[in-house]
Amino acid sequence: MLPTMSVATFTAPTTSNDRVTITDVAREAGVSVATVSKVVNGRYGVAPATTEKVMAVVDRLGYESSLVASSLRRGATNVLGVLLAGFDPYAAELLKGISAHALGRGYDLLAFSGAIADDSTQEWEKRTMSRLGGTLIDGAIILTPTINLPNTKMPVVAIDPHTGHAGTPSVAADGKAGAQEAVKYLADLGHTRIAHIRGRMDLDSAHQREDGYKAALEEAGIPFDHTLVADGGFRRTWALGAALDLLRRPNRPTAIFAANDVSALGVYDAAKQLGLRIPEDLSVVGFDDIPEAKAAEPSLTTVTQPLHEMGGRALDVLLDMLKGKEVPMHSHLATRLVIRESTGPVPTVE
Amino acid sequence: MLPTMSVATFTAPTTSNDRVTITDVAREAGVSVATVSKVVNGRYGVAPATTEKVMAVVDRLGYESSLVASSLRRGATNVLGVLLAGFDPYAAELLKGISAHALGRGYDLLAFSGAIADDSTQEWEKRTMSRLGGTLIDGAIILTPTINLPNTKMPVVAIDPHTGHAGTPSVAADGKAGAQEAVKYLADLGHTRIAHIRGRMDLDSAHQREDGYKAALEEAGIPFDHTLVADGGFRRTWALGAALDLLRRPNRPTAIFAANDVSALGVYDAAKQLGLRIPEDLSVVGFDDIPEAKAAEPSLTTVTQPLHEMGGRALDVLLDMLKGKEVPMHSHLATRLVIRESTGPVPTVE
DNA sequence: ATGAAAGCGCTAACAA
DNA sequence: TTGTTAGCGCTTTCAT
Repeated sequence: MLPTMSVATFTAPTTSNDRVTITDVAREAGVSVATVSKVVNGRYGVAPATTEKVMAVVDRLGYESSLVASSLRRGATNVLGVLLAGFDPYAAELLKGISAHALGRGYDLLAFSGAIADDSTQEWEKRTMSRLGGTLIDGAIILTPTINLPNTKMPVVAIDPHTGHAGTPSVAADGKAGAQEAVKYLADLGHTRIAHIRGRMDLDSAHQREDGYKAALEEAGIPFDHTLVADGGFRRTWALGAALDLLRRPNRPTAIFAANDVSALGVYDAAKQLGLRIPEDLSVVGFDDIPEAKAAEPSLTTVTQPLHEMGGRALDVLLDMLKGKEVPMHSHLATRLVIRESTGPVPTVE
Repeated sequence: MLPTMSVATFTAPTTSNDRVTITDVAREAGVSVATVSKVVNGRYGVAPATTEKVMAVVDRLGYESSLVASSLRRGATNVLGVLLAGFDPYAAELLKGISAHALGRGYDLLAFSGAIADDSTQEWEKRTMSRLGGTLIDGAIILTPTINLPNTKMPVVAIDPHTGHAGTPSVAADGKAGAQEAVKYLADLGHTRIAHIRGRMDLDSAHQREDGYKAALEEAGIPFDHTLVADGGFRRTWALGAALDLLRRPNRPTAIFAANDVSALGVYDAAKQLGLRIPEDLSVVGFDDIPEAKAAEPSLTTVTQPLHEMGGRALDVLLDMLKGKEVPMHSHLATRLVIRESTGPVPTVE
């Protein structure tokens, strides 16, 4: 798929910045900067004639106040920040929910994603928060923080919080109930060797899902076998490796519950490499229900998180905090098992 | 799906901002602000002992320089902006491509979405650009601009540009070829009454797709019927209305080519309302291949745009502009028809 | 009704 | 090697 390009090229002008500043407007209109500021911000105490004159210049020059400068001077910006590690499907869904909810509430939305080399991931949101907070944004929603947030004065709410998220209000899906339902379903299908590929153990959600897995095993009377639990870190490649190990064992599991959909797709990769068919030879269940889950071949049985609602609720909580209201410390939204094609009865022993 | 909440609540502290500034660090370390600045930015000419002393205070206080303040003082920020109307599926895909490509290039990414009431949409990116440009961001990628961009000194590249995108380098999919292939496919299936639901006619892409539609009709020897073309504005609800009109006509079309997938889903809605089966009674083709297209019931035949590559290429172009290199004025990436379940032979006349 | 001046947090000349 | 000073663009007292 080679790109076609038109022949004309473009070179960025190297002349100095031509940004129109408030000073330009003031000079042009023959008034002081203070007056321009008043006009632009609709303050009282400006003669109608002056207002008109200034506005004319503003329009002609296309002046817009610099967010940066006014932000530095004022406290507030009317901008809310969303901090995320990257625009992965999961984050994108959440963002849609947040965005849809923010519409018409008078706030602009700013999604900030760190330029993250894999090793420097640690604590990037702390740095970013400090750099943006108090100046650029009035409040923030943080997706799956890698660290406990510092106690800032700026309102913050976390989605899918870190373990031991001390003082930060958070919004999450009910991971334990969801996982338990999923694994119970596998047990009901007759599976007894059910493996679990865990998520990022620094996150609450990973623990919750593992807890649900264990609870379901116990409920079904299946003894817990720690060798059937492997680490996937919520990543496709890591999950692939973990699944390969699991599936190459002599007495391999007949079902795998992955801690999220991305990991489940890693299991798909492993099955493909080993020539195992899903669901005939191996049942797979994920968690999250990102769009890719439905689109996968075969479509993935998974646990739906109400990502849109979660985003919306996080925004509501943040808005309430901004108003100085009391907000619930932790909100848990219910999950639901979605049965698709990646799960089936236990394969007959060859 | 009612949320469960823990009982504890949280009230945001109302005390004044506790942001640690460079002045705090200077005072604490017993040096001048300038020295702290030099240390933090790794400038030469600071005694090792001083550096150490300052860094200790920085760590203890958790100081991070304010993006806003330093941005105001310096020209550059090492931050690239992506301006979008909202985090719709299409934008999310593009964002993933941009983000994946930006990783490790030394720039942070900032996605800015206006708080857009439907009526004030017009020209929002112009306002946003002015507010952010020159100060907060070093360059920008704009998705489907609603307006011709002002000629700023800041490097900008447009994805899916506005019609008559005069001076701004742009990246787009080859909409005409894609549309032509799609409609030719419908014609080959035997359809002769093929309707088209157009996109936002202020965008180049909408024109290209309509051109492709017409070209395919001509190629197939089907006379163009302007009553079979309706406006959908790239929106699901508008497309729904347009499709209802089209499908209620006495001699209704047997196939509809929608200008994008979202519009195609609007056609699905219409078909459902009217009790028409897809593809038995009506064939539908979309454009874009967002994840929802594959997940739809029935899955949607559509034209794939290489959204990830487009995002990546836009970033490359922007980076080159930042370096002062010459860049191609317009890049077109090839599209491909993906045949799924929403298309079939012409229904036999009842 | 208008403008002069101070200052938000930071960096870059320039002096010391 | 360090500190002093000026100023980025803007808003906000406080005089006039």
